Amino acid sequence: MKRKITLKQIARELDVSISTVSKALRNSAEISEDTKQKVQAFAKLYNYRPNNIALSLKNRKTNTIGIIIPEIVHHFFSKVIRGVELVANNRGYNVIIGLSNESFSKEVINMDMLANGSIDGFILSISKETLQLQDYHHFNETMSQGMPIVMFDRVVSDIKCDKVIVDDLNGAKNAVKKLIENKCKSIALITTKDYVSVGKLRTQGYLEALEEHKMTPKADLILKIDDTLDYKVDLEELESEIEQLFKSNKKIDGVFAVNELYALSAMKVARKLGLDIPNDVQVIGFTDGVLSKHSTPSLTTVSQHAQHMGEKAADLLIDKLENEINEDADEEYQTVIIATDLIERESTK
Amino acid sequence: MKRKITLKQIARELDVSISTVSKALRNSAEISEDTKQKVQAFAKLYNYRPNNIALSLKNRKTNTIGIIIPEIVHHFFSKVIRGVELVANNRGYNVIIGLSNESFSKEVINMDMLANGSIDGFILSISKETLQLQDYHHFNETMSQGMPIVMFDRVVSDIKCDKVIVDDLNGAKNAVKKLIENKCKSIALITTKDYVSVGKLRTQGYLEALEEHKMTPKADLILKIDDTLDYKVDLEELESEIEQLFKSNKKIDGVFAVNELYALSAMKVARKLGLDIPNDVQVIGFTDGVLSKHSTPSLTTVSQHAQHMGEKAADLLIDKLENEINEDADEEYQTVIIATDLIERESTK
DNA sequence: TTGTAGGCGTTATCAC
DNA sequence: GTGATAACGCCTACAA
Repeated sequence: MKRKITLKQIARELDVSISTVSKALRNSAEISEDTKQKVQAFAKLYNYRPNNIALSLKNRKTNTIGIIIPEIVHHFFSKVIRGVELVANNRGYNVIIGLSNESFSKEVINMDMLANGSIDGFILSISKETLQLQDYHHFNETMSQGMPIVMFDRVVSDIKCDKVIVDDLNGAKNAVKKLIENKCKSIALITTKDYVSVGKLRTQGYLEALEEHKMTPKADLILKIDDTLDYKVDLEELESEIEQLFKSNKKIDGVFAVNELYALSAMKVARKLGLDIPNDVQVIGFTDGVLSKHSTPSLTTVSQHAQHMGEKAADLLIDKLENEINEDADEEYQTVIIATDLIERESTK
Repeated sequence: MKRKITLKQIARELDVSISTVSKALRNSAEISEDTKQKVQAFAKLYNYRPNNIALSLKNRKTNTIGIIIPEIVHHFFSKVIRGVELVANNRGYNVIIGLSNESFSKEVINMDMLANGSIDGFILSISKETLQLQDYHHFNETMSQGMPIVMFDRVVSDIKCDKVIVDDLNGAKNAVKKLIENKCKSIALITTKDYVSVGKLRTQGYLEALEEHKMTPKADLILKIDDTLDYKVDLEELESEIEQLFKSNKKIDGVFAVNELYALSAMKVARKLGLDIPNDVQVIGFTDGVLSKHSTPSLTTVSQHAQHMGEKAADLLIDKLENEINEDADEEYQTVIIATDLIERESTK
């Protein structure tokens, strides 16, 4: 077992100084061709690579991005990671992940762990618990120590940092408009409680779409699911709530659900009640997961371009990292809004 | 913007030496209560945290695990990551990810990047291209530099390292046995080309199950899909191949597919051909993804316990890292086999 | 009880 | 053209 070779070892072997070796390897003009050749050959032979950790210490720059997400077993988040990773690698950065598991304390601990020198900046999406508690001190502290943060998807306006968000409002609005255009008269909304910002915005989109078409929102057409900390939704419970919705409102001919699972459950319940999709009820979901694509009937859905969000977030962060020259010069933060697309499949006409 | 505080700064502020501060913070008996109090209070006030990078350099230990997977937008792999992360964090490690994207060169580059001091060891699953090329030099080189590797799921016997694998053979065997017990007489297999080790083993399980029940495998019941480097399978192509299978073999009453997507496609094609599931054809898939659970009918499948694999892999790796005391003493490697479970749902009787 | 010095691996500056 | 030295932040053996 040969340990990784260092400059010091090369220097000893070739009987030159460490700094000569260092310079030779960086092809410095100061060093004679002869020495350079010798050193470079030797380095190649032993497959020398500078130690990242030493470089990080010296440069006070790790070239590593920390990404904190609530959950990784989730298409949206894993696609975002893929986007981040893609851009990061292209620009010479590594990605280190932390999972908050939707928990406030895990989010804090994880950020703490990484903030102590392991990374140069964060890309993150806020956990549900944090959103509920509205305790954002860890974000502000991190930033006040000069570590930039880019938030995506689940963000809050209180925090001043770069953000990448989905155009939830218009995504939802367009989806509901589509249902209206398709002659739906009684459109149900299946959404989450309001503290999840995206749920709130999608709900708003639903309301605005109705309004624009002079339709009056009816409270009994709106179902708000409480999936608080419990990201593993209880399917039975969910379906029974949806069943209540359908039963207490027999005229429902359209459903807009703020995520894939709610939409699928709605389809399942509808079928169970003898309704045909899309002839009796048309359904649209939100998110670009696998379920939508492979369900029967396949689900019309609002695509969020998750990977693109990740790419954009990574670019924003790295731009900021590499422009630290002008330090706290222009403290201007951007919010990039990613447009959605409606992907039409079999669940709508 | 206040930069992170260091020992040096604390020392200067309190007018003591750096080592005094260091010792005081570690509650050394050498230091007077007085000084300790003073230092600790100051450190707390300024929220001092030792710099990870400096520690890594000093200890030649990063407390970071590198994980290289072919693809992150994939339930199996993201569950594995979740398992790794869980154990790693509990044991004081961070996780850094690299995506090979099923490409040999990206696998090599990513490992290279991380191996230069960024991490203490690897957990990885081999990319398809690497498996095809059978070029494993990068694994061996990494290990010969004293960096341990734990492989999971996609492994090769040529490489000597710890491994965590699914009991693919018996998983498949039990699935096919189930079909046989359920009176299927003509069981089709939808699998991948043989260079993917797991595909090969699952195929073998299928054959052994038939054999044990004195059923003769028929070549025209076996469909081998070529999903080479193209992890985004062409659905149309896939379905048309499966349709051929069904058409050229009208007696098929059972299907065992080596993954979720093949199974779902088989169900879709069967339905299209007017066959009822599970009455005319029973279907079993492999993997514990979301598709199986939410498809209609829901899919009976072989669960691999991906998260558990991740946990096990992390434990193996960290055990090895923390037992480096006896260095290359006992060069014994373990292969942990994770048993599968058959999750019965609606696609079988 | 406190401080000094050396080293982890690298690079930059400056002296020879 | 080459090498010694300092520094990044931390820890620790040893000296005072």
